Amino acid sequence: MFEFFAQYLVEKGELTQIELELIRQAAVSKKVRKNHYLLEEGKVSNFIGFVANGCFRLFRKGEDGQEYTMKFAIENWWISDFTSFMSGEPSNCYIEALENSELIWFSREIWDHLLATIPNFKRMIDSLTAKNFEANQNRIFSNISEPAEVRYDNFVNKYPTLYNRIPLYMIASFLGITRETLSRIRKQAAKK
Amino acid sequence: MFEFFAQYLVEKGELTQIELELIRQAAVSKKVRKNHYLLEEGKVSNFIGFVANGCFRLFRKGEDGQEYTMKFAIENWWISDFTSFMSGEPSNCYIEALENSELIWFSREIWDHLLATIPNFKRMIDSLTAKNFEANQNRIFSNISEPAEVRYDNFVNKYPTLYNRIPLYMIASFLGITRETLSRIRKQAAKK
DNA sequence: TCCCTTTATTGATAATTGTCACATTCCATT
DNA sequence: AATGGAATGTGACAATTATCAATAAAGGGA
Repeated sequence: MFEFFAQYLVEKGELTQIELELIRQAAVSKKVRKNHYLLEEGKVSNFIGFVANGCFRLFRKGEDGQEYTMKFAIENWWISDFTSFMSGEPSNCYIEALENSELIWFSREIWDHLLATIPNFKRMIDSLTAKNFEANQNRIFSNISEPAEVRYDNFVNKYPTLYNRIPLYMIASFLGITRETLSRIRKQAAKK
Repeated sequence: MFEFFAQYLVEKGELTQIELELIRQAAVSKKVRKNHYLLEEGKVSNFIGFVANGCFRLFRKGEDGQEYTMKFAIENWWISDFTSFMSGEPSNCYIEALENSELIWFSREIWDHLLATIPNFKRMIDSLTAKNFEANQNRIFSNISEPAEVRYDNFVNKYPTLYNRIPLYMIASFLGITRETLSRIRKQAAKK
């Protein structure tokens, strides 16, 4: 299980064997069963998880009671409510396992310690944080500038391994449209 | 001019006089005239600016050639294309002065040096970065979960000093609607 | 396999938003 | 104060999307 993560660390972060060993000792394996929650609204997101296996979604509940998907995470992605993690304030998000999943799990204390003691790890995470920021910017731009059909096309192209693994109504809420509209967009697209 | 910035640093970052002096020496004052650009698409955002005076907008051009406002910045706000700043890649954004404005301007080299040598400054910036991340999350959530009228109301409540200082069509593009729709939303709201 | 729950599709209709054309208002400059 | 350009408002209509209701399809236990 950890080996999968170790491979990621070597590829992405160019970590040495010694550094890997430090992380291995700090890491906790965690299984989350389908439909169970890793985080619920009101609780502080005191962890960061690396998805070794399975699939998660992070969502918020709107004024209308509906669930709005903020992000998905599959293998090789990191999952947490980073806002709550950074602020230490209670989260307004839920993190739900969409499949039986396995995580490499780090508490806040351990995470901070790893960042402070392993420069290569910190470099890797800083780089990911920058990418994450960029992705958020792009998503905002997409939301304000592109019609729903284009947003869906881009989603499919960007996450080819996601769109046939996740219920469509979650993708719809991620894109900011209703499931019915997504259904019709797909029907249109199929004609072409 | 710098005094305005110094006050901000003391309030937000609790910087000492010695630290202030280091920053003062590193800072460059810069004036940007109304309608002039601080950054244009294709160029690297090699700076971070603190708005001492005036107003800026950061926007991207859509496929349709339209300008979509990604953010505004007035006094006490920071302005840069952080995506390009962090990656070193050419920006896809423009930063335009909406008024005659004054900046405290830091080159990337100086910025990195300040962060590395002044822990209080780094702490302050890290905190702002976290807030910025949170704001982006909230904006995404707003875009996918709230109707235009609510988004506009929230905008007005959140940025009371902004909405009567900036052309409405820029606010419309920030919210992801056309100016005509915003005009009608405002008309509706006025009735209540 | 069958049944039940969840998910997806579809139709009809309403609400929202966009587009285009034009009128009006607001400002900055002379 | 006059003028021209930018910004905003408005009306008519089209396109998009939401809502509601019902059906169909898919998937997961017992």
